[in-house]
Amino acid sequence: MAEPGSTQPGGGETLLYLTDEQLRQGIEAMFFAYRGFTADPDRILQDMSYGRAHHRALHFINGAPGTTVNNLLSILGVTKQSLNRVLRTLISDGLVESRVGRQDKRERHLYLTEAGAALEQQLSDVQRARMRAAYRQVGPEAVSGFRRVLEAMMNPDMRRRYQTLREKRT
Amino acid sequence: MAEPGSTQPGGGETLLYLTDEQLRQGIEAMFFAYRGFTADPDRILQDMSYGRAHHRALHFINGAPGTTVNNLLSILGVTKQSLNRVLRTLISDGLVESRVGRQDKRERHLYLTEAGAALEQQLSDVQRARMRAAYRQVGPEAVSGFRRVLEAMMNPDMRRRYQTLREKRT
DNA sequence: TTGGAATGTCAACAAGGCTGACGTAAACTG
DNA sequence: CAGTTTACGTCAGCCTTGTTGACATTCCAA
Repeated sequence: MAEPGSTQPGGGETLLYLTDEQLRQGIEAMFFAYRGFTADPDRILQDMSYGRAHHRALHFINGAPGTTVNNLLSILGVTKQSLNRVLRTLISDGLVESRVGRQDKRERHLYLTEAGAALEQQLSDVQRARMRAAYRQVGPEAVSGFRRVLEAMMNPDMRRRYQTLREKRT
Repeated sequence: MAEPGSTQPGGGETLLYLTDEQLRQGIEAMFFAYRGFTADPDRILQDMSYGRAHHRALHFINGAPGTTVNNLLSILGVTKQSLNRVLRTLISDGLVESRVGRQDKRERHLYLTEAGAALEQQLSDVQRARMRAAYRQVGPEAVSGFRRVLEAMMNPDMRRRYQTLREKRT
């Protein structure tokens, strides 16, 4: 009952890494690693009645200052109502500033305030620290493979967004 | 204001992969990739009023038949109330069977029924299909790097659990 | 000027986390 | 044997973060 394309042990000589068992291990690794990945920021956020959703908003506003709500919406992949709830608290808490667009006044451009940038930095620091430790431990070759697998695993539209974000910053 | 240990561009000759920008890209890649990673099973689960929590329970019961509630609890890292809600629906829907322990009658050992195994297979199939496509696209070297970074990113206790699960199956 | 796009807001709801409290049965321990 | 601990289940209530649907406003563009 294995799905089409599945590879059983002994199926191919150089394809042992495509075994169902290997894939299963990869799935579990993603599950456990993502928990580690979010653990440190989550701990900080908990102390200030914010959640992961706030972190994500801060992260992407920081990376693309002046982004519009709609743009952020499509990056985060949530509904505007869901995002709006998060933005509302961030704005009223003085972490995010929302400026009416100059050309198109319907749009709101989002910026981090000093306080917002400070929190983003704090969250980013602990998350990067874990990432850096992992990267350093395994070396550049492994990191390159890591990045390539992740990219191949994204939905095509998300991969395009991801690549666009990267290019804008370099 | 960079945290201790951060690496700026030009800081070290062979350490360019530890740049804050590189780490930031890794963080975003994890975010986007995890969305892709869960997208296919989520779509199936939606049609049957189940969620990701049910998938996780099915996955780990399938991988370790006869596991106890406590063991599952510590793997999933949730509270017993949270897990119990999920298990209750899976049991009453006839996807999971709970048997009282033979040695220790306080324990409940969990097994997938035929129906449960069928659903697990269906969910696993689509998730592995994406994984396999990604793996095949990048090759075994990259996959090895991927796995090593993920493992290095886990919390130590989760890494131990992950390795134990692997060993039990091989 | 009218249609549609971008935004915001209200209401209601669900999944899936959490804490705290309580009960029961079984096992362990002094 | 008595008392404590362990494993599990459950009730109640709360939070975050996601969802839909409906509706108002503003304003660009045809």
